[in-house]
Amino acid sequence: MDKRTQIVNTALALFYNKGIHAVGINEVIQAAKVAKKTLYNHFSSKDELICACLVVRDERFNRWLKAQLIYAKTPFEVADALFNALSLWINNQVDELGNFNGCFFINTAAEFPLETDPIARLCSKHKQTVLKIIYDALILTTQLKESPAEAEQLSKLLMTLKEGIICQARVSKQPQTLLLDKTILKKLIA
Amino acid sequence: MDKRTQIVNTALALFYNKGIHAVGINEVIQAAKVAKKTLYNHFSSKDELICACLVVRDERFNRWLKAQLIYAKTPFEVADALFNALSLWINNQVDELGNFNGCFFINTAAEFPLETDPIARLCSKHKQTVLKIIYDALILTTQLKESPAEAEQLSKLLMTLKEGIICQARVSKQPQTLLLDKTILKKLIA
DNA sequence: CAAAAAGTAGACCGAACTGTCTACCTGGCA
DNA sequence: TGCCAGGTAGACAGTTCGGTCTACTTTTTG
Repeated sequence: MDKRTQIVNTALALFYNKGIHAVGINEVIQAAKVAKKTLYNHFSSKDELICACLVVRDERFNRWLKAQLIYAKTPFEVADALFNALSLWINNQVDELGNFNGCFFINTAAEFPLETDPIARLCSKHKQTVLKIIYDALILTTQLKESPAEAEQLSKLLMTLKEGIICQARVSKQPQTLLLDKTILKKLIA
Repeated sequence: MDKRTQIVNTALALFYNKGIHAVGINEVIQAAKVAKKTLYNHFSSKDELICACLVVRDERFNRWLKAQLIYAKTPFEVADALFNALSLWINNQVDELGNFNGCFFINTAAEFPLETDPIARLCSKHKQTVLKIIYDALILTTQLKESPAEAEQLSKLLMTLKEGIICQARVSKQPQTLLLDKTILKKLIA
């Protein structure tokens, strides 16, 4: 495997599970079985490595999420697919996303509060992208094809629910069943 | 003012705005205008100071939230009051909560991922307390007085929406108008 | 094959961190 | 008046951090 991706994958797993400030460069190179110089050959600083991790996570998460929503034919199915996907993720049944530890971008943003920081910017950008993915899934349904305003409103709502579910699952770690009752979903959408 | 509360207030403001790992003890004592020995007279370690901050923030936030919900007579009014309160907070119109920077407990939990850590425990406990505050407000309404199951379901939903709103407001910092349309609220509750 | 590029191991530097300690000061109270 | 708990200022120790550098080895490539 390419050394660079080897480093990024290792660092991403460590950062995601332990938090970024809690993981030093030395721990990364030890876990990645790589010399320190190799790391600094590929990344000029820890911050740059963090950004690379964010980019990789962003791509991976988006690909996964799109795949979960692609077969939904109605707004209700979009919502249903979304929350089923979240449930799988939270209960550690999605290999490609690793052991659930909340949203990597929310966690990271909490560690880098300065808005102008490139790291914080990537976190913010990720959220916009996810919102667009949900919006796109909704706008592809026959019901909302001609209702961008409605699709926008609903995508925002789903996004808010998603964030809330993830945050709660993160803080109270017990592997929980789906937080959202389907009767509620039906009220919202049907 | 009592030196201890002076230290905690200063530390809380710094931790909340900049993140905990990003703020050193030296910065705290300088901002609090206090000698290092004084700090370590009152707190045996930084972790203990962090816990004290979490406790104070917990009390302060709960008191504020309860006051916001106390006049609501119907479930809809509870929800409405909750989201109005959040809107005020996010737009920095609530002095006692400081400059909005998301949920201090979510942020802090992100910096201390180990579940067994007393710090993480306090974060988790805070979320349970807030959920109970919302539940209590709902159960006091005439509509839900005799429906604990319904009150529980609705409180969870409101909690999820609240967390989602806060997280989104945190990550994309632009001071935003209320994310939740009242028509949606009515669908959910009426 | 030979040169260049990339990787390894780890010593090392300066900075920053938490936490301790000394030496001195101050203000309230017996 | 004299005592003393609690405050101040800051040097200091010990650790850890990010990042650089040297010396050597491996891999790739013209």
